[in-house]
Formats: sequence, structure tokens, C-alpha cells
Amino acid sequence: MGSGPVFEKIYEVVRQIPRGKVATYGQVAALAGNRRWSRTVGWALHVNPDPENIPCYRVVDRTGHVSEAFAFGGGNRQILLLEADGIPCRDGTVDLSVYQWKKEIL
DNA sequence: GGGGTGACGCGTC
DNA sequence: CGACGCGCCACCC
Repeated sequence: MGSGPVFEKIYEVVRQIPRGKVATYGQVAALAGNRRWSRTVGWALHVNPDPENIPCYRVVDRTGHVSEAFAFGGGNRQILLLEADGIPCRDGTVDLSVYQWKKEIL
């Protein structure tokens, strides 16, 4: 499956986002190894090879706004999935100050 | 090796 | 608040 080692790194991170939380593209990029991969993260999710195990809908941009080019039928679809996780999406926007995932140091 | 693409981020106007 | 532009980096042809 190696679309690219970086892509897999990104998928690995997205897969770790806990239910009820969201992460930003920049955050995922940083956790994957390089914060400048934000664009690459978006692209990696765009070609998401395994949506069942990779909750790409839990990834939003830095403003908390969902993607409008979501691969399942628009951002509306993404909002539904997020709300199913217990995350209220006000006008397609998530309150990052409350729902942003913070990788805790165990 | 070169060029085009993309679900971003940030500064600036 | 919104629009625009530039930088950033990986992937495919």
C-alpha cells in the first residue's frame, strides 16, 4: 500500500483521532512528522484508500470549518458523521476550543 | 528532471 | 468579516 511513506504516516495519525474529537490538517501534519505537510494531508485524505478505518471526517481546517469537497457528497455528509460522534457543527464549523483533539502525554 | 495538482496555513489588504 | 496571493510539500505523469 505504499502510495507513499508520508501518506501512511498521515493515515496512521488520523486513525488515532479519538471519537468525539477533531484535528486540523496542520495538526495531523505535525503529528505525522512535519507541520508543513498540511496540503499533503488534505490530498492524502482525498485519496483515502480505507475510509472505514481512517476517519477523515474528523479532520477540519484551522478555523474548524469542514471540507466542502468531502468525498462522500459534500461537507454536509461530513457534518452528519461528526454529529454522530457527538460533535455539534454550527454552520459547518466545529468549536476547536472544545473539540480539538490534543494528544495527551501519558 | 520538469510540470501540474491539491480536502492547507498565514499574512495582508 | 471576506478575498487574494504566496509559500509549503508530496504524489503522479
